[in-house]
Amino acid sequence: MASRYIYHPFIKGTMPQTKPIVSIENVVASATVNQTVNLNLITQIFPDVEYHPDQFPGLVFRLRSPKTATLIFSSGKMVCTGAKSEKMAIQAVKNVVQKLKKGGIPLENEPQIEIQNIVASASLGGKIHLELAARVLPRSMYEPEQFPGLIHRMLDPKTVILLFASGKLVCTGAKKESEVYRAVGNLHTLLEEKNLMIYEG
Amino acid sequence: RLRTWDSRSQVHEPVDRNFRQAFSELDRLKDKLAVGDAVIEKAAYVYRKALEKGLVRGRSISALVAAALYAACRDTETPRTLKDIANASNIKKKDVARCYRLLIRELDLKMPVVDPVKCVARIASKAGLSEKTKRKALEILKKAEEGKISAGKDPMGLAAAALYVACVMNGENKTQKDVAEAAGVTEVTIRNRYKGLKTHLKL
DNA sequence: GCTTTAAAAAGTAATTT
DNA sequence: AAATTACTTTTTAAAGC
Repeated sequence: MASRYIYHPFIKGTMPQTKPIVSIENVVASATVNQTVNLNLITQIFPDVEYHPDQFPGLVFRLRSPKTATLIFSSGKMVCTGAKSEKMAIQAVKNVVQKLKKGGIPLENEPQIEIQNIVASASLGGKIHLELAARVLPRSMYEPEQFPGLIHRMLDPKTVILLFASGKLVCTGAKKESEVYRAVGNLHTLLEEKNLMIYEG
Repeated sequence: RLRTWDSRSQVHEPVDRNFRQAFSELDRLKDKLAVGDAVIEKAAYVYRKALEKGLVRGRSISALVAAALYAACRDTETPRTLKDIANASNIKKKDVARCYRLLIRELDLKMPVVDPVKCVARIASKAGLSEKTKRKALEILKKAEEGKISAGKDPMGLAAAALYVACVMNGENKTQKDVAEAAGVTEVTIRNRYKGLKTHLKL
């Protein structure tokens, strides 16, 4: 759990019954160095990379810090996964490009980086009545035979939230950390409004 | 009964050709799964809506028909599992499930959650359990549902565990494996659900 | 559609001890 | 029967089949 954030919804003096605890778990970023790259040359210089072109066209370049896996394509485009924050994802891509340069890979441009997806986990302070939630929440699906969580598609911010009976959840699809907090706050408010939360302890 | 749809399909549009294939597939599944006409009609209705929405484009007609049939079973509370539909249609359970979720999402369908109570009858008949045991399992299940232990759990696993507990109470010589096989779950799942029933319901 | 990468949630499952 | 490992769901980009 890299970046931990405690949500404070009591802006107008209304104390909520619980404060969601949110953790950013994974950030996916795409990048490009705007030039082609010789993947076979990278394989020679960095023996630990994974490259199986018959299986997947991307080369896997792993960093120990920040602990990430970056897919590098011959087009010069990349995908970085595993970072715990937007900042770490951006730093990871810069570190990869720097290592390639120091290893002798001729790269002239700085990478252009875009955050594509953020996955976060959170805990609302109480249990959830999933069966009832499945009936009253719009754009939600609850199929316990297929998956134990309720799948809710939020329109604003456009995210998908997997909600569990324990009150824990997974939020995915956000492109900014702020959207994660807004999504979790929205759902928490909605669940309380519709009396779908069960506060015991 | 499918003849009315067939005659409608006489007009040679690409859509009708798709319909004919879907309907013949449905007719074939009807016998294999022994479901009633009402279920087939609902499945056909769902499939037509999917076709109108263009959900079949680039997808297997058979997989979508299977998913529509599963949706119809769920909607009519007809006890057929995803595995039943997958076996009858020769389509991977994972693919039927994926198409089913697509139908729910895109057609805004609201399905009732599978009731473990309805699973009891199927498991009991397959395992050859007595009426007394079945009734006891139902009692156990009702207490479990009241105790909110069911959320997120596989209804089949819950029903199987309740039946196993009922067997022990009634002295019926059935092993966890017997009940597990009849329910299509593993013994480990029955054991895990049993733990929950034991602690939360003080059985 | 699929392939690969990361990550969490909770359940089910297949192996191993 | 406990432990481990592994798979189910969701998201997202990349290039190619």
